[in-house]
Amino acid sequence: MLKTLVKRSFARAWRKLEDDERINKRIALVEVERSSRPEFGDFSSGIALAEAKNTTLSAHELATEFANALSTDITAELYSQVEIAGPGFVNVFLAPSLIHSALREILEMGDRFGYSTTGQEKPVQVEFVSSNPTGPLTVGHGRQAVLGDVLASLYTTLGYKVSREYYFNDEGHQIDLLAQSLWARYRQEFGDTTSIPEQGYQGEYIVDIARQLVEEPGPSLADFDEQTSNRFKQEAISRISSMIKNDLDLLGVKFDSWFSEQTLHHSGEVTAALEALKACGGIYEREGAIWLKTKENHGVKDSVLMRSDGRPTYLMVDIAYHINKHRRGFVHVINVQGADHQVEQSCMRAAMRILGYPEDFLDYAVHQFVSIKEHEKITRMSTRAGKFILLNDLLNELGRDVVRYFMVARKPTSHLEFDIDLARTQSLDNPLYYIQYAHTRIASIFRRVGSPALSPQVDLRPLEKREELDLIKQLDRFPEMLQQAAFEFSPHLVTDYALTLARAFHAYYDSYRVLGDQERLTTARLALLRGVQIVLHRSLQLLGLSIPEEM
RNA sequence: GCGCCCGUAGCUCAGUGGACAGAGCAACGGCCUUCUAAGCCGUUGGCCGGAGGUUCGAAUCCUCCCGGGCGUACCA
Repeated sequence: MLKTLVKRSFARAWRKLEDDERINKRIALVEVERSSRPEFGDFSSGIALAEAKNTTLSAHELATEFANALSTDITAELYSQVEIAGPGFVNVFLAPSLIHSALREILEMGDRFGYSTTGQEKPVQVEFVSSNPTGPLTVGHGRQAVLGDVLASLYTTLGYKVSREYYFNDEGHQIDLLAQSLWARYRQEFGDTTSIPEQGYQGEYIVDIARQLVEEPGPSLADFDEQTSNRFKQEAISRISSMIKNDLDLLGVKFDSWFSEQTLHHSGEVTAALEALKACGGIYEREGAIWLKTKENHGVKDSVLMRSDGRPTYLMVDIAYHINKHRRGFVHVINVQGADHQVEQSCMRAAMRILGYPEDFLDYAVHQFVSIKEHEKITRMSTRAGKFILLNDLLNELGRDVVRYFMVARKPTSHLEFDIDLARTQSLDNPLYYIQYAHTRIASIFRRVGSPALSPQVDLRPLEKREELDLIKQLDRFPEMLQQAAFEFSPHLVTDYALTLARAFHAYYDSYRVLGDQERLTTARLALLRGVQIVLHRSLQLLGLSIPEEM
């Protein structure tokens, strides 16, 4: 990668300066940035500005010394030019031969370009969606599903062994309410006036399921006794979870494992978790309940683990779940969650600290909510009140690619306003097509010339236009961008990047002909296009979008 | 009240310490006998919510204020 080479060169040059008596002999970390504008070269450093105060030199004088030290790398064919600009920036312009070597590297790597061994095959888990099986997925879950899926792909690319997991809350109060709600709808089908519990589920889908139950088991179940309750629980869970799985399938999200909350209760892991916390001195009793010492472990506030009636809270079970994750050998667990879980997140971190797990074991990729704008009205969603827009409806109307793109193109910490009308009328203007179109244009050229094999040893010297060198520099940035997108939980950087690359390609395509009479030039340009194709392909693949050969 | 997130062009959003603030959409004007015009080129449009502070340098960091969202359950 070019940046690595430049960094090394800058560090070498700075070390030479350290012998200068006017400069304190301190090791400075030489910051190297990609320049913001073409006039400022390819890379620049503001180190002279930052370090001048530690010397007897002015920023400009220090920059001059630094630039002189760098200039030996001009003869080494790293740079074509080294400049001092503004108050004391040092800017370097890369030599074309160096830029060509970056493309050569990409051609050598082929489809493996962007993959790295950073992760050393360490097992990482991404847990996401984990929606209660109490209703179909909404567009909000859709955002989380796409976010988690792309994050998982990014970590895979960086060399981690990634597992996607869905935690199924198939036990507890909400499930009881669900069963009661379904029961009420079922009785209503027979003309009874049974009403839905106050906090119960109002959605249409409950009515649909109730109608199915009219056929089988039929009207026989007239009392809501324990047996009937269990029957309705299982019916509701199994039917709703298959709805969920179907929606995720449509969205192109596949999980490696589905973890049932019930298993934690049945295996005794909840009790064991409580014992473990107790052994570490992390709990206390008050008002008949057992509490977690969250606050003295950097958390927000203490929370109840065991209610005074002896039943565990959701948090207690979730801690047991995380102990289970740890036991399964994951070194890093990333939970994708909505912004409404902040207290839980703080409690869970406290619990991990109490148990003595490494600080970096648990991480949360937090995302803000999705609101839906339709006919100038903004709707917020509530599953219980039956007020929501279904992911399924959105997928049927707009298709997987458009939905995925909308969901991932935004920074997770920003609220996502999903404008339905805009999505309908402008789905054809979606930037997604702009990216895919770039890929098809390249594919079309390769079809025309019969997809020749392009050796990395191909002569790249004919690539001397500014646009060509710029394209290569864009490609070279890909691996850096992937690292940032993964570690900062920011998959939107991938869409941003792909868009910028597509733009540079389209502009180039319109200005220059690839296929021509001069064989050397044509071959070199084909090599460049191969590079762009590889990176666009990888980007679309990471985002889970289709990769069309023609449109 | 307290905690977290957000406030950037008409709209939806990037940019979180660097040099004159970016994109898509919308608006306006050009470009198809040539590798796919789902494209390209150009124009219009912003005292980066406000006020202080730190810094050689602030949309970016700190403090306060204003506006919006989400929390603040012995719910999940």
